Amino acid sequence: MNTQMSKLKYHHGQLKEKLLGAALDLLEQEGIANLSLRKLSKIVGVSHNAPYRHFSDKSELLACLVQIGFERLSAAIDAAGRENPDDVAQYLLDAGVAYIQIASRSPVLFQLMFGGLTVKEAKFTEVKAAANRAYDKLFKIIALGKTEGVFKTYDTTSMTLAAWALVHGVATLHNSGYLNDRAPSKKAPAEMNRLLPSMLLKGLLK
Amino acid sequence: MNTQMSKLKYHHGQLKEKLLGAALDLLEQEGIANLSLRKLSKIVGVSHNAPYRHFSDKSELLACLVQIGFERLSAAIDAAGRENPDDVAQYLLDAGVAYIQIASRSPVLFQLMFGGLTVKEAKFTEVKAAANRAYDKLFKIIALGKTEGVFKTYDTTSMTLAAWALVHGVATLHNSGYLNDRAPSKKAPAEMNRLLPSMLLKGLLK
DNA sequence: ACCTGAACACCGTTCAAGT
DNA sequence: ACCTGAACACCGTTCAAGT
Repeated sequence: MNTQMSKLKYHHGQLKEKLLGAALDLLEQEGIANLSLRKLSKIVGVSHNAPYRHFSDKSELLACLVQIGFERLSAAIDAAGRENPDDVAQYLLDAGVAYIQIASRSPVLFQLMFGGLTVKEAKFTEVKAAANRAYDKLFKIIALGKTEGVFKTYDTTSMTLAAWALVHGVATLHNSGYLNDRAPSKKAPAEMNRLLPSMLLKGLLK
Repeated sequence: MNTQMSKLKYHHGQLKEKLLGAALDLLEQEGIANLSLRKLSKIVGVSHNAPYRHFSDKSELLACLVQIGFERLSAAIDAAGRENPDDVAQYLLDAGVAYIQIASRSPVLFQLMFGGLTVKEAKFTEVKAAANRAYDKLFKIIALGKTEGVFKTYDTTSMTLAAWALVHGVATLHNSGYLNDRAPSKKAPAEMNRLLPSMLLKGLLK
């Protein structure tokens, strides 16, 4: 009659993006165990089989989510760099707090990112590259602090891994509820997010 | 005829323990996504429905596994205490290394322990108590180091959480492969397990 | 008490068939 | 090219029925 779309739309062209968006939502709402391709298909309004046109596998869709997660992480660390551009120690702390915040904003995605997802070969290199880009941002902050003479002269990789491990641990304990249970009542969890990394920082500073 | 067991054994009485043991094995072999009650039942040799006599739910079986994991963690920290009984700083490092080793011995179980498993109310308090017992062991080491005048006088809970977070992070990065990829080639991963915690330790020592 | 088979609603995945 | 329904082997869970 008028401009209404045909009832049978065989090509809507945005299926992949729509599926990933719906997956990011459903993941946080229902947990990783209850994320199914069939539910996603229903939400997006296609048959339960349509996703296989864009993902070889459920695990490939999950790998795409993980990649998105690492890209968000990189962006968050970049944003943190603008807060205290002249103080490299504060810069490292800001990046750590940003890491923890990203993790608690999407806890299930964060879990998926480090959950031993056995990604297939093709996607694996892509996902690992995204993870490496986030790692490199931390690495560069440490390297900067060393050339400025603010940080100790330990092996940069080891220092970066220690910093990563600490904020990762804080994020995980935060998300699994063990930190909130334990945090001294007067200190808000947000305060712990900066205090705990600062304890490691003391060991890294000259 | 002779002493052979009856073909229909309705009461074999060890079903719960057998299921948990088989679950611990299957979990590491096939990953968390492929652990099913039906497979466990087949392995143990009962009908797919028998587990419901001992577990209200699949999630209750998983909660039992998590509890076992925390008990192993406590035992490992205890064992670490016997290595350097007179040096509290080494004691803390030994406990940290033990934590990382336990995690890498049963990576999937470790993941399950911190994987946001939504445990039902009844089991929840039991699981949390087991987690608290492991936490308390770390707490006591920190407290000891403070009374001995070896550690700084920060809030003990915060120091304990920082130590927990760091070793937890190292364990997770280890298990997800990000640490092994990054570790300086000359340093064995086992060396990183002690080096990284020692960097935090520097920030905690007086 | 403990175990069983049948049944239900849900999965992931494949495939021949439609436009 | 893109989408569909039917079909398969697997799940968790429930329930009436067996000893």
